[in-house]
Amino acid sequence: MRQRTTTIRDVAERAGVSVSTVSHVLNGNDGHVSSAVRQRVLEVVEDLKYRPNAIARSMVKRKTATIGLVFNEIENSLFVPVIDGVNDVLQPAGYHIVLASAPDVRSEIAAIETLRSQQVDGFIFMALSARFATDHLVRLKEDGVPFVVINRYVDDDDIDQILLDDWGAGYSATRHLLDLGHTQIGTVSGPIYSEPPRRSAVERHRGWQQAIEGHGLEARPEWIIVGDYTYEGGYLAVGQFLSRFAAREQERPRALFIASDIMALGALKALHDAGLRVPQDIAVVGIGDPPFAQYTIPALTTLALPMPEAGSRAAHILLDWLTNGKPARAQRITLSFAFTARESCGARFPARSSES
Amino acid sequence: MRQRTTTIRDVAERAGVSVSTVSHVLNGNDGHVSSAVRQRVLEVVEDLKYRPNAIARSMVKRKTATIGLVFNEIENSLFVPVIDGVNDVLQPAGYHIVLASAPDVRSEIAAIETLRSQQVDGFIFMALSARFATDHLVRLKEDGVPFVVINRYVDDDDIDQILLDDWGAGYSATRHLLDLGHTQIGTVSGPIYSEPPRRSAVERHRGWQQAIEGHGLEARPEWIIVGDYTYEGGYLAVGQFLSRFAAREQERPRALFIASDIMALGALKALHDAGLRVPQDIAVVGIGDPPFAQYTIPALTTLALPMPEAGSRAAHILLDWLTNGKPARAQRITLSFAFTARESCGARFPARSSES
DNA sequence: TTGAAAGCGCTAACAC
DNA sequence: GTGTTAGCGCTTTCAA
Repeated sequence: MRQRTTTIRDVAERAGVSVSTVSHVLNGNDGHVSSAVRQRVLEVVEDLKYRPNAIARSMVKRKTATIGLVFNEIENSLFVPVIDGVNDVLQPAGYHIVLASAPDVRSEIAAIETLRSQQVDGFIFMALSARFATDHLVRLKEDGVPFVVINRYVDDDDIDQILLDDWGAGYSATRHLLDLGHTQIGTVSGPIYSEPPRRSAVERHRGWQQAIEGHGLEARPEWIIVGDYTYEGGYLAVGQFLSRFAAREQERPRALFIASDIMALGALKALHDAGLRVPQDIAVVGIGDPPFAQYTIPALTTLALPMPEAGSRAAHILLDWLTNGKPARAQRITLSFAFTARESCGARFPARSSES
Repeated sequence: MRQRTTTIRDVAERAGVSVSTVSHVLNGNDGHVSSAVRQRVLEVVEDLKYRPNAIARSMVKRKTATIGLVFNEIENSLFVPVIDGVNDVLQPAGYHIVLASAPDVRSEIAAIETLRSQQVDGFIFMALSARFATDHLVRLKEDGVPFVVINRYVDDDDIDQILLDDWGAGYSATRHLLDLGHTQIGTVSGPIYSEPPRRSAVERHRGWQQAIEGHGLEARPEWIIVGDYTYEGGYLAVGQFLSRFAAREQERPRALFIASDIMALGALKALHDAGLRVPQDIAVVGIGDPPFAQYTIPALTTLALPMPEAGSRAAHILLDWLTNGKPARAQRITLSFAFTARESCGARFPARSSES
């Protein structure tokens, strides 16, 4: 990168052939190259440590073999498994990943601009916090740019989308509690009233509500604390529940659906600090299943976010598009969350009453 | 990216000027461009939605304004704060980041090759698990390629290195326990015997040992369990301690220096399952300070890894190199860990004996 | 089977 | 001030 780089011309001269011949052997078009020449060229390439300039190649092929990965919360380590999944399929196919973090729509648009000028072959957009503003993505589609979107819910079914079944996760989590015999099921939701709204939060919350109502119970407003997906939010929510029901402990929720495991960890801590036993005094179920979920006290019953799969599915769709052209119709794939029972919900509630 | 792209030539024609004039206004060399023409050009650029081809520009400028970020454990979310730190300084400077994960030396070499052929302007290598094999990095330096290394300990002081004071972290953690009055301090180390060795593990362990010996005590082998930096490793280590000292509980460590908070969380769980109270029965101090450390039960006393700073320091050095040329001498910066006392070590040990 | 030459889209002398 | 032009390093017809 420093001193004068050796070019295909140098190789050609040294090997006593033309540049086009070198190009042919390097690109495997050696159908029409005698193996003697081929041999010679390869030797020289080795000798000179020749490294083809991919930029120059991209210039003429008008492809860069790189895709842009745009996400809006680099602090959220949830995106790590996504990258991982994307990487697993794109790397073997010879693609590179350029990362761009774009915390808001403005910077997302800017990121798209620069990545396009960088000639990336396609995009994957992934939202941890889904927003509804996506006009620029529709325009991007209209420009014919290949891309797929993870967790973004764009209102255009000509755009490939990997979606997460947040509603189902909230519903299943709550059903589990219901099936265990619980009837007083509170919830610490995500930021359901934020602007722009967080779809995951709204959907998980609806899941809770509908499971309860579908069971013939009432989803009481006093059973709801609105959280913010942070550890602290989870911690504080418990405090709010406690003071809200301080005067009538009997009516306090005996089970909690907490919309994220981050908050659930905070809640577990608060419950412990308050001297409440989980699951005996209060059961807890979360969503997310980060690596630590198995080692909380008690271990969290939860539903795992399908992030690696989201990444690899998106990458597959994009790769297909890039290699075989745009498919006739876009896909809209909804991934569901895998339930794992651990300790935080305990067994049947009220505890063993029916068995004893 | 799809249809025939509009080029600088199109803009020039439409504006009735030459390409070089367009180039000048686009690159801010408008010292010698009349503002009337400038205006006109800008309008046309707008009209045509002209997007300069950065590849073509890179081609002639022989710079790409992108740097390669190579790390070897994409699963380890520790690298997130590093990216964040790097991003914070490189993004504003107009640089892009290309990610490459390289789990072993072979793939690291391959990644370097492709990134070089992609003409990245420089590299940052970051190791979560430091290895000692780095010959290829020395060669890279000899090729004049700008790069800086995080947590890699390359034996060449002409290479810029951001290092972490693992020894100091182990030492400080143990000192804290000692200062609290503990004399039976066990440790769950990282993989100190792995091949290749994990420097962080070895150093943190030495820190433990030297703190103890420096205090006039003996670093007894039976106080050591070798872990592996996993949650499960931490969980299992506690079981091993318990059975090792089953017959003589008095001699069992009353405090534990655990070389990573991941393991510490596992250990806390195991301790809880075994009915041992932390910190009353056994104190725990870890290293890492991930976001959850504040919400473990009990909250972890630990030392924070300086990852964001490592990232931004590395980026600054690289940026300086890229803009002002290689500095006369390389830097070797050692970052220390910030101590945070929380609940897992409790107060003076033996508990309040001297005060009562 | 091999080579010559025309670009890919842009920048930067250099000329006018 | 503005335009002409020679490449940057490579691929790819097309001819030989």
